[in-house]
Amino acid sequence: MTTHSAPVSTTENAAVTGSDIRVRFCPSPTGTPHVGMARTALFNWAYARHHGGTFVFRIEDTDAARDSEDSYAQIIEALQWLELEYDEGPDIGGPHEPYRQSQRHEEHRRVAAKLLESGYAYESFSTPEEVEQRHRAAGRDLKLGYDNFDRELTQAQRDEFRSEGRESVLRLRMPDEDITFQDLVRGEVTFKAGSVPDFVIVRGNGAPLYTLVNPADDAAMGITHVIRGEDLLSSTPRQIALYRALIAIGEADRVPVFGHLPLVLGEGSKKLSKRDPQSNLFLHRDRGFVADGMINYLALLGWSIGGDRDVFTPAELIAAFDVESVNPNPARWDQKKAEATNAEHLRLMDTGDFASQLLPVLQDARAIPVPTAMPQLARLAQVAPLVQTRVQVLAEAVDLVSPFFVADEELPIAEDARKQLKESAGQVLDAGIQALEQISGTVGDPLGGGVEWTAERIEAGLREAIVDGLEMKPRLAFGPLRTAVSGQRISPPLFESMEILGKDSTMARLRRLRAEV
RNA sequence: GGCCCCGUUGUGUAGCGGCCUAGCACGUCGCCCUCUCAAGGCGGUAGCGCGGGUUCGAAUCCCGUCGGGGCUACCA
Repeated sequence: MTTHSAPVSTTENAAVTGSDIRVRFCPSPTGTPHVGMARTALFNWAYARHHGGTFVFRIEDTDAARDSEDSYAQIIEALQWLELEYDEGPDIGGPHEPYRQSQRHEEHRRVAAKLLESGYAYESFSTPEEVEQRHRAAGRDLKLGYDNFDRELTQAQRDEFRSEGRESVLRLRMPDEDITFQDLVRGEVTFKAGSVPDFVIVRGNGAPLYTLVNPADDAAMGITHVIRGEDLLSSTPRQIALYRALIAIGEADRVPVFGHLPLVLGEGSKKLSKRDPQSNLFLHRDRGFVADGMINYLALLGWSIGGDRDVFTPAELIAAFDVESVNPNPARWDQKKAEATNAEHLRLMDTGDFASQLLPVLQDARAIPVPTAMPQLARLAQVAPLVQTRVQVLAEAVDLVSPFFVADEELPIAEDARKQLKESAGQVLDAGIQALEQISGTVGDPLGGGVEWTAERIEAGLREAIVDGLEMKPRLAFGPLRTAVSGQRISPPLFESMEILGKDSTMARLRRLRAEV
């Protein structure tokens, strides 16, 4: 058996461009989708689409203890929600099937055997305790990690260990030289020789590890650009060493180009953890982020479309995106900015789209009858433009919209709204009722004589009766009416609301509150 | 500890040696508009971590320093 290190090559990753570009998104199905994960998927997708390349989706389920089918389904759901369409993947197939790592173990074992046979990998019998003991005996820092002890084991020694019933792991022999690569977002990065110990690629029980399987699958799938989080930056020299070995044994034809995206931080400066609710992609979706809004904000985490603008559509993102212009600074998740960005997209939508996005949210909140019939849908279409500029996330629309879908006698009057009613409330309501009585609630005559019950007429009538008639400030004049009609202190514009409600309903609500004050 | 990454207002960024009296957005504060709340308009607030160089000139280049972060598993 030979005992040499992987060769060095300077032309190992000749530039790949345009439609030859192949990137991948390869999450482990553990837990619920994370915003950082979504951002990684987004940048890979945008990079592929910008260059006309291929976006591969692969599942790295090599950790049976933590992986779950549930999580796998959620990742697919997340990609679908954001409309990050992939060209190859576990559920749609492709030329490099299978796309679930757990189904590729035959292949992994074959590659591992070849690595061992060729001397790039070797069997290691040391236990962590033994490594520590040797460090201690030599007066070395315990944190040094594995000491490459088993590198030079003779066949006789290996046989002896085996006869003692010891299990061996497979380790890759790290080359004894600096490893330098050009990172797409950080420029040249060098890891000094000797700073990375030989690492395990196959467990004692024969199960291959991420360290082997990730590069091996990337190689098998012809991945040209690896775009991932900065947390993986320090495993890059190991992977490059492995790629070089794979090239030498004919299992890879290139070392991919790497690009490490900045981390997404939470409040303070710690990495946004899975335990942090803000990291949960679906929590944002369920509060009423729309896909375009989420994508826009996610893209802002480390990238910008230009100096004077930060609202853009996915199509504009694709047109402008390049990993090389990603900023290496870590980015903090800013909930306010995220919601403001979402609000921009809500306002950008045409009213019909906005209404249809709103519908399921209202249904989930039971703010609209389910199933929802035509007349209610028609009413929603009328109400939608009134709330479109008033919410940042869809869920905020529930309180504004629900008064339009309850029976007059069941309209809840909020406590805070009731409390702010002044002495004059009864007087105001009386005047309002009287003024509105004058306006016809019918649709107007069929020959086109005009509708009387319009926001404009309502406003004119009420202003005359209350603002002028009672000499009250508008602010005071309309408060009680708003509370009567919406049950709340804050509502969509009053006169438009009355118009949509219709005269009967409006009058009933006014009289009902009048009776209570 | 070691290795590696990062450092522009509170947050995200623009900036690529003179266009910087540092721009934009969110936030925040104030004003206007106004039936509430928004939206919209106008204005204020606040920043190049620090110290040395290089240069006629530095936020931009170099070095050091300090600070933050990641990794350091038979997890991914």
